[in-house]
Amino acid sequence: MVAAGIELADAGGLGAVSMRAVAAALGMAAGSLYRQLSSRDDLLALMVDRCVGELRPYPEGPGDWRDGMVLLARRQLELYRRHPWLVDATAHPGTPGPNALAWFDTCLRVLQPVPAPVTAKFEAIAMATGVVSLFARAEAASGAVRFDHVDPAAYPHLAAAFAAPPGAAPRQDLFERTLRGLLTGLLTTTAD
Amino acid sequence: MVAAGIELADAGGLGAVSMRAVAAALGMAAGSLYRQLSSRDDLLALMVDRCVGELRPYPEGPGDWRDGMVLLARRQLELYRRHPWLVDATAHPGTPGPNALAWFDTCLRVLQPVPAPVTAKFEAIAMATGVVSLFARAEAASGAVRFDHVDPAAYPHLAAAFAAPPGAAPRQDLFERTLRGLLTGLLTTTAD
DNA sequence: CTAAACCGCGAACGCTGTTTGCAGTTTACA
DNA sequence: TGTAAACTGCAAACAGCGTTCGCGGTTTAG
Repeated sequence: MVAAGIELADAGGLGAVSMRAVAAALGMAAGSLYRQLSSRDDLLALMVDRCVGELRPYPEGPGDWRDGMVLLARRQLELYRRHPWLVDATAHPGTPGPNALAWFDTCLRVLQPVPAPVTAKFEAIAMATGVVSLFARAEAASGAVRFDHVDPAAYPHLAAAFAAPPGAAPRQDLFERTLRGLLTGLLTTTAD
Repeated sequence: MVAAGIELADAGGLGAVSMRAVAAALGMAAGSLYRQLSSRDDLLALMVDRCVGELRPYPEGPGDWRDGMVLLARRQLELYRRHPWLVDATAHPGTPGPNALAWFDTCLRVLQPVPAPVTAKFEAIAMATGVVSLFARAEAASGAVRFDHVDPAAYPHLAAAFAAPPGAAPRQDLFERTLRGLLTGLLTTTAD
């Protein structure tokens, strides 16, 4: 049931997950879904938590807590790549499901050796997942923004930027460097 | 017309901006809006760009490009606070409007003294606005996530975190520190 | 064997964005 | 000034959405 919803979402995005579509995929009527679900948001929450379950088994590397968090974030980013609709579904968070709680618990375990108050760790975890969703969004919307016929008089710097040579390719480790900088900034009293 | 839409969105979120509601606010019929608009997304784009126009006049401070970008980002965050629905409306970007182009142009002007390829500057600007929307989302969803009755056996670290004293208050300059770290990381060859 | 619980169905309700003929009014041109 | 074209807003309709409800049929428990 949630599997059918995930399949539809993977194929056509969140908008394709209508009650009637899910019911049709299962050979049922639309209203019949409400025997086991209370609402559509309920279904979406179940779909999200099942996908979050795909994060298991949680990776465990040899490095310190920074390496551990980067590893976890990498796995999360791969999940977002596999299910792009997750970025939209988790935009308005609700009560986390069991798999989300387990993920959170694992993050806290990785951060256990860090001598920081729990509120700071919560902040850091939230920011890290935010950065992950940020990169997932950026990847999904790559090339979606179109600049056509920019008026050089009205927007001189923009026009000059387009006239200039494209320059070097973007850095490859942008994700990891952003994340490391954010974590060290949030969880250490003296930077670096 | 877009003013009526913005008023509705400020009051009840993006969902309150239905064609019939906008038309009713103007004393017109729903279909009449399509004389001047091609679709609802069109209206939303116009609303977004009008709000982006509220960013004018663009602030100008005495510091270097880092201070300038932080100032611009602060202004953007204030805008998001004033119109929380902007975060959702700009989630799926389309072709930017004139005010968005002007904003972009201003960012490039601030970054002019930075010796980095234009692609890196584009990346940096995109990431900076992403961080702004991240913080806006975090502020809007503050307290929305509810942890109720966490099972200590299944999630030991989570339960321990809740049992521990809350600790110190969160850092106040989190936004600025995150942004500065991100920008210096993205636009300088040697970190720090 | 009976009674209660559950299941899925189909129709309906109110809402959404969007389209479409149809009048009424304004504008431009001869 | 007369006429034709262009524009404006209206009301109704369409397809789709999430959700509710009453009704038979099936399964389970006592």
